[in-house]
Parts: sequence; C-alpha cells; structure tokens
Amino acid sequence: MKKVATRFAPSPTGPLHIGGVRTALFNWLYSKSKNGSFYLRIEDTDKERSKDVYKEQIIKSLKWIGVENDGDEYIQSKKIDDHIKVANKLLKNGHAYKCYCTNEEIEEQKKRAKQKKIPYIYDRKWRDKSETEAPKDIKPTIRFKSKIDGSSVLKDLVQGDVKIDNNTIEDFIILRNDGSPTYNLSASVDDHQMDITHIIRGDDHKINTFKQMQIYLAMKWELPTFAHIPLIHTTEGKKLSKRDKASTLDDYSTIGIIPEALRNYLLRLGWSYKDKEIFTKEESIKYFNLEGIGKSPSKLDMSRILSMNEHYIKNMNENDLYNQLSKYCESYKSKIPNEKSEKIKKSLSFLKNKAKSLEDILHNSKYIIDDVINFNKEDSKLIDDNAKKIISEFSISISKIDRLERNTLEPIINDLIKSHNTNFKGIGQPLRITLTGSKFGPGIYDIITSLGKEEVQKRLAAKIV
RNA sequence: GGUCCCUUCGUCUAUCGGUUAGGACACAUGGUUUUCAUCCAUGAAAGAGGGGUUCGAUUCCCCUAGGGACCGCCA
Repeated sequence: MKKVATRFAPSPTGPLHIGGVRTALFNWLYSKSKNGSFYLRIEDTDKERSKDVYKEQIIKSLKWIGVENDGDEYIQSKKIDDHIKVANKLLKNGHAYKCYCTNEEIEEQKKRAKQKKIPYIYDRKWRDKSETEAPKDIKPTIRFKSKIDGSSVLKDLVQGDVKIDNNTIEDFIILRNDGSPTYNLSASVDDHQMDITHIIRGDDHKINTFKQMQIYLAMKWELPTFAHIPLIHTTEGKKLSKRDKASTLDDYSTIGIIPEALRNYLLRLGWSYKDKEIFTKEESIKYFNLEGIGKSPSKLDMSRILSMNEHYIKNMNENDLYNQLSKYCESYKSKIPNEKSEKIKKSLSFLKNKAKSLEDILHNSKYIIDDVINFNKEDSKLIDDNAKKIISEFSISISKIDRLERNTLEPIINDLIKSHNTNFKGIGQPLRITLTGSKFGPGIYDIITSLGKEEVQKRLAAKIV
C-alpha cells in the first residue's frame, strides 16, 4: 500500500472561506488518521487574480485552526514547465490536438447554443483536421481529445459510483493560446507528481474529475481515490462564497470564536460519529473516516458555533484561555494593559462561565480594564440617596478589614441587608452599578475580590460624593 | 436547457428492513441563583408526496415535487 497523501489546493484569489477550511480539515484529518501526509498547494496560476496577501492569509488561517501541512507549500506556478511538458506529450501521443478556433468563433457558438436552449459543447472542429489546414496567423490552443463513446464511472468514496456519458465531456483546453496550462491539466500533473493518493474536495469539482481522470488514463498514471464532499450552504441554501457574510475564517475570529471550537463545529458539519459531539484534536484524528460524511449539503448555524465556543471556553484551563484572550484583544481590539493582566487572569475563573465568546469575556471584564467607569444612564439613576447611604456604610465596613474575600464580605453584606430591611438585591445592585457601571455582570463577590480593596474604595468614594 | 447530486425535528445529525424514530444546538416551561448568565429538570418538534418489493419500510427500487452543483482560454 502506498502511503496516504492528501492535499488542499486553494487559489489565492481571496480570503479562505469556511467551506475551504472544512475541506482542508477533512483532508488533514484523513491523512493523519492513516498516518499519511497532508500538503498545501497554492494554485496561483491565475496571474491576474492571485495575490500574495491572500496566500499568506490562507497559510495563517490554516495554522490558526490547527491544520498544518507537511513540508513547504507547493507553489503551482513554479511547476508550469512540467505541466507544459505533459501537454506536449499528450499532443505527441495523439491524446490532444491543436485547435485554431478564435475566441470570437467560440463565443458565437455559445451564444447560439443559448438561444436554441441546447447545451453548449465545443464542436470538436479541429479534432481530426490535419496541420496543413491550419491558419498561419492564429495561435492555437491545445485541447484534450476527450472520449466520445461509452461512459465513465467515478468511484467516489462519498458519492458512490457516479456514471456519466463520455460525450457530455467536451474536448477541454489544456494549454491556452499563450502557451500556459489550464486548471485541469495543472491539477492532474501536480497531484500525480505529489503522489497524492486521496483527493478530497468539494463536489463542485465532480465534473472536473472526469476530465482529470482522462488525463491520468492517457498518461498511464495510477488513479488517485476521489471523495467529493457536499458543499456548505448559506442559510438561504446557496453555495457559500467569499462574498457571503460570515463566510471567511476572519469573520469568526473577529467575534472571538476560538479555533478549537470552530474546528469541532466544522468537523461535525456534514460528518458524524455516532452521537458524539465533542472531539478533541486527537479524537478527531482517531475517529475521522470518509464513511461518516453525509451526502447532503449542510447549512451554517451560528447559534451552534457559539454554543460550541461556549463549551470550549468553559472547559479550557485559565492559562490557555488567557493566552487566547490576550491574542484576541491584541489582534482585534486593544491590548490588555500589562498592569491589568494578572487581575484578568485571576478573574477568568468566573468570567468564562458567563461567556459565549472571547468578545463576551472582554465585555464582562471591561470594569477591570477601564479605570474610568462608563455609567449606563438608566442604571445610574438607580443610585438614589438610600443607595448612596448603603454604599457609604459598606465602604466604612470594608475599610476595617484587611483583605476582601468572600468570607469577610459576607457578614458585612448580611448586616446591611438586616439594617436596611432589604434583600440581597437591595445591597448587591447599587454596589454592582457603582463598581462596574452596569446592573448586569459577574457576581458581586467576584467583582469586589477581583478589583481589590484599594480600587473598590476608590470607586465607592467617587460615587458617594 | 443539459449532466450530476441531494431530501429524517427550525439547524447539525443517529438509524446500515422490525425503535415509543435517538442525541446535540436553538426554542418553551419550571427549579436553583444576588442581576445577567450558568446549572438542573421537563416539554414541544421530523422520515417531501405517490407507487412498488417485503410478513414488515425512514431504511431497497421507480416516478413526481422541491433544493443544489457544474456547464470559462477561473481555479
């Protein structure tokens, strides 16, 4: 048995979208589950649209979610000479031919086909013509001499056997009239040269596969195994594209989705293993298989992403969580001030229980980070004279104790409840508003202990005046 | 229009001919709770339709309907 090798082959014409990330994840998981290799191939042969920034962004995105390629990135444009060599070989073998049709001629045919509502397919005009008839002033394209009779079967590991009549596959161009190779040629040659054994990709490539298989056959190369996975759809049920909202990886990292959660979500989108929902990275490698991939497209569900994120945040140790949070703040918000980092880190134990995202954590820890509190106007109104009295009494009481801890604070609060003939809310709410600026937030004991005595007294004093 | 693919709760899915059709998210209700949450409990919620095959179909086959992908000298 050959060593399993998979690849992810994006073109750097835009930021990676979530469907691409899932394809990469599946390829990576499959190879790792088989102890094989996973390669990243940048298909940058479209010189017009390929951008280096996108290439870097793709690499960064994959790294972010934990999909790491073996070896260096394979840059397709560096292999163009190899692609051309194969085209020439196919030409020599009689598996390809020169086509002298002009662009205008082809366009005209397409237009006519559309008018007649019949499917356009290149009419194979130059398939059997001799070189002597060739016009001198036209640079030809090279077309692959595709099978006309019979049918072909794609043995797909996800889709099953897909049968198609050979005459529906046209004589596709493999070399443009400027001599550059096209996608189907380049991809086939690269996959062969990289010894790719399993090609896992979106099912929008299914028709291409029939073209690529013919190139393999003509070159007498060993065919790889194919697995075409259903595409991810938007909530409207259409193919996800880069232009859709919330479709790129960055859209998720911006709102504080952590990579482990997105990885787990994407894994379970269109794939399942019994009733299991949560998979560590190791488990996902252990259990991943192609049989578990469903055949129907699935829709993105934000509430599920969020709930997965919540789960990972709650179950992450506080050091790791702090690192994630701090990276997140630095990239998308503003850096957590050094002098606040310890306080935040300590508060994570309760902050993480109230958060669905890193953004939520940051929001709930605003009262620690900001020295000047932004009071919510409505909430501020709740601080009436009576409330001020409570705050003032509380302030005096805590000045008598050294350390603010739950067990030293509890008696003070209880006394206040009694003396003011109220309930916990009657004491807790004014304190929370005074200390954080809002009536929502962490538990009052958590707020007080996380701020520390000095800061608490400062904030209480500011409100009493 | 042609070719191909798909169809179980709102969503992601389990079921590989025999189940009260299971789980998760979301939702609803109740409880715990100092707010918001968390947490716990409970509930509502599905086999697109029609034919076959079979003792028995969600499961196998066919048709219909609906949805999707592809149909570039883009990848």
